[in-house]
Amino acid sequence: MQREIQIYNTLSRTKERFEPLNPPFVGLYVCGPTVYGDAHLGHARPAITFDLVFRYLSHLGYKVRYVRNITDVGHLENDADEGEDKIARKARLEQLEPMEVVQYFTDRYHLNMAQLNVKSPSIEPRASGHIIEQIEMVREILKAGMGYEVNGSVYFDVEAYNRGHRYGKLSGRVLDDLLANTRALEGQDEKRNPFDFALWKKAQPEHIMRWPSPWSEGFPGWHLECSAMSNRYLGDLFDIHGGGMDLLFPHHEAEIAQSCTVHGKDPVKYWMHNNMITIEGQKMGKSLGNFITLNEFFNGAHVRLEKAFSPMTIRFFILQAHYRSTLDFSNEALMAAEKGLERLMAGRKVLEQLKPGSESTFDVAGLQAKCYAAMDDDFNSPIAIAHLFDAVRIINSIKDGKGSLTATDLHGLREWVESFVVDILGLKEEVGGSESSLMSDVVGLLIRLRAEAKARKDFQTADEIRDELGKVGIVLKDTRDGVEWQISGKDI
RNA sequence: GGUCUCGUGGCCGAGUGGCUAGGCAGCGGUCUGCAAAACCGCGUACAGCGGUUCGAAUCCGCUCGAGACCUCCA
Repeated sequence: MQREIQIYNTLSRTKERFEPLNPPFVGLYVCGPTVYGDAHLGHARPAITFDLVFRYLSHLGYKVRYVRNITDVGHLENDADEGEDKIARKARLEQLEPMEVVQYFTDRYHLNMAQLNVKSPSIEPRASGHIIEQIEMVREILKAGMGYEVNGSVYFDVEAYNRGHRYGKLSGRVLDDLLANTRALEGQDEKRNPFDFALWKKAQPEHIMRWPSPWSEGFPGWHLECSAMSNRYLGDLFDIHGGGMDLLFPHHEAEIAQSCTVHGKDPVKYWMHNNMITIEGQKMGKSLGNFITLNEFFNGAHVRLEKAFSPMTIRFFILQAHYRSTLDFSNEALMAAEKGLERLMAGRKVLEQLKPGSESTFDVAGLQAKCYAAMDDDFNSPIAIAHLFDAVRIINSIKDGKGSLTATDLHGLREWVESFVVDILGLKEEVGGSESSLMSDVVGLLIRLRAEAKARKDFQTADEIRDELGKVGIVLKDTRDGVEWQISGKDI
């Protein structure tokens, strides 16, 4: 916890030294998914990015309260049926109660996150469970003169707010520019200005998700839930707020305006934004229809996929790029990640078996220090991974007898590699499990048969055993120390 | 149109004034009955043009190209 961490703060557009408000406690809020469809690769990015932040800060000894919401109050579609939101629409199409849709996709989201080895947040609040808090905020905003009611709906008065604050400070926007450039959309005649946003919307007759309020039967504006829930669980001012770059404006800008109005101060010290995942250079997104769901990656059932990719491959692929860079999807890139991950995990296993030597021919401590330094520098996982690959090379060299480590260094190396691979990067073995001992016995038998064949120079049989095993995904390797085997396919 | 970001070797992807990124693929070698794995070695990459500098992929300007946000979006 004595380390100096640098975090890139969107608010200042620079890296800043991380100083928690109340060490050792850290408050972390991240915008979660709207549960009206299966999570796609884009959803995996913030989940894994902030899982890494959560894990690293925890590893260093911080007591992190990580809040990631579930948006289960659908916001309005901009074009489709007036007064209908995404969740309600899905519910109508499938003849379900909206909360059935929410439950179904929430469960599937949780399953995907578990597959990706993303830790559960400390608190996972739902927007629908915090309607009272949101109504209370609307009341406060009206009282402060920053909102106005029209026909049962309440809007935030951006112009009024901007007189005492700077609306646009996070996204770098200037209100006059917004005024000149915002497109005029249909059905927004209730607003005084096009950039005003809804705090409370009166429900149309056909709108099934609705709650009573002082203004109308309706539902809260989308931006309000994060303000209400982050405040409830993390207070008026907390350390880190995360989310995708596409939420920067207007969502996070609106959050600041709402919280500032009600609590009199900026709600967040460090704003972190992960970049987008692209496909052929274009953002992967629902509205563009070019997304691939996580389930499709895991089973290979999508025309753009040449094969299935395991959850750990996806996780590793994302961690191999810095979170503030765009990351371009391609089969080739995924396959490279798969092979790289295999190499890293294999190295970790070899490490378990290494024997200490009388002297150290590698600088383990130095490498470890560089690895930590990489993470301290705005969570630079790709650099940390590069150093881990250096460690893998050292490990394999020692196994080949081309160097050695003292017992102390070997112990240090094991501790470091385990912490990084397992605790911080959150990578885990994907094969094996309960059948593994049975599998060992069977493969062991075949290995013995093959050894006998080789002993009588029957290489045809020996090769046949190895090739046939290879076909079902079991790879045999004749090493100096005997035969090793592993399951190569991730498609099983 | 406004605001902003990016353009790195066959692919992905770090870095950022002088010092090896890394992974995958490829080539050569060691080892091996063969193969695989592993290890060793190899590629004179920083969109283009100009400028600043002793020195730039890294700073500045221009040009070209790509993308994000401005509307729901991770």
